[in-house]
Amino acid sequence: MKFSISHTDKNSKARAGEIITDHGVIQTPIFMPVGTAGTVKAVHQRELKEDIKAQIILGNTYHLYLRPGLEVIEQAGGLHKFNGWNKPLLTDSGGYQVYSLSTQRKLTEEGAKFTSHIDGSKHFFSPESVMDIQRTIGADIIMAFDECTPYPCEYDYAKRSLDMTHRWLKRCCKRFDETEDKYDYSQTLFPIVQGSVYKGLREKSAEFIAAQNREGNAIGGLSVGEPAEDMYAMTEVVCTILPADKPRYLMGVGTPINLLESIALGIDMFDCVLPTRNARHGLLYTQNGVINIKNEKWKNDFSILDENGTAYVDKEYSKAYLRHLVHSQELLGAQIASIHNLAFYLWLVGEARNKIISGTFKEWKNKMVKQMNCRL
RNA sequence: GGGGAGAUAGCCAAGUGGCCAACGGCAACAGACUGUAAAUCUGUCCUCUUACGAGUUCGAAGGUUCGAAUCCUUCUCUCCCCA
Repeated sequence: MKFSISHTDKNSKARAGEIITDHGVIQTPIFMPVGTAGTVKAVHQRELKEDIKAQIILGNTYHLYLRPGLEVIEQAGGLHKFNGWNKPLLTDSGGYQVYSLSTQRKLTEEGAKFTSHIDGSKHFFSPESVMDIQRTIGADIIMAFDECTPYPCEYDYAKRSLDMTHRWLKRCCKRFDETEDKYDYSQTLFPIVQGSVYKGLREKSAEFIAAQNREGNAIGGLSVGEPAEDMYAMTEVVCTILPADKPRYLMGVGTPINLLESIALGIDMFDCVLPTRNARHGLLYTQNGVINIKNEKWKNDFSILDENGTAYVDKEYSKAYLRHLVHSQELLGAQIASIHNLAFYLWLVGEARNKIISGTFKEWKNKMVKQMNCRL
């Protein structure tokens, strides 16, 4: 993997760059659609490429390990071949499931015991096994196994957790470096900064993570319920410490406004389930704010979905029709809304990139934040 | 013509003397969702009120009772079976 920055913004910490992987180039800042189970829910790969213009998507170690299982993925020749996505892929490590499935897992220094949410079977994840699993899944970028702490989180717990995540990271790096690429392209490992909302812990973690000298770095444990100001504050602190010449990935973020504010702080990569999950629930993101397409006021509104939209669905379908589809729980509703939201997210980061390059990012960002901060 | 069953809020449906403004489901209306256990979850849902609370309901009318959706009488309507 190679990363290069072509432009930096004078009025903020925003940068425009390129990540080069064996599966292609990623222009940053970038948003990565979440494809947990090897699919971005309700969206076809062809639509991801041609209409949404996704450059990289996610998969999830925990979910893919449970189903279909490693044997299937290995036989397929890796996740790219299995799901037909021949562009860059990133897998999350299961660290988020340590948080989201906290009721069915037990953490120890050695690793995490999970009770499968699918069939109740018992499984054990260690930093080493998670590296092996991600080697087999074969994403271009793989993530360290960490503990994503909840919010709120006591300082003492956050500190102990952080220390363990750091020890886990050493084990992840060791195992990763001892093992080889399983397929005919290279993989890279990103470590993850933790530390909850404590500035001191975040600084300490960022320094530790930077010292591992990997090809890119991630910030985790945010957007788990803390106020947005805390999230920005932590992001800002960490970004000043993480090396500027490597991509910074803010995990699990966020709303369109979160993206723009974080880009201004020096973030290059994002992923989030909001555009896809909320699409399925009828929420559409636009340049002028959020639309709840299920609301009665759209019942007889036959205007096109989004006059500023870049996706074909934006011009093809009316608000009234999408309202009908979502109301009726028709699959096409989820599909249209997901395509719209993802296309919007990709447009947003692409436009941010253009503005950084043209030197007008800050003003544009402020205007967009103001504009998007309402409900339609 | 004879026999039987039934009418409960937008729909389905429980309730068969007080704990009933009336279980539950659906629909409707609104909200939540941030490295996806999510096509999920939450709230509202007779009228007025932000709420407290007040008012009017269980086919219609009348009656019994301290008290009725629940008991009695008459009426209206619906469904089923037999001729």
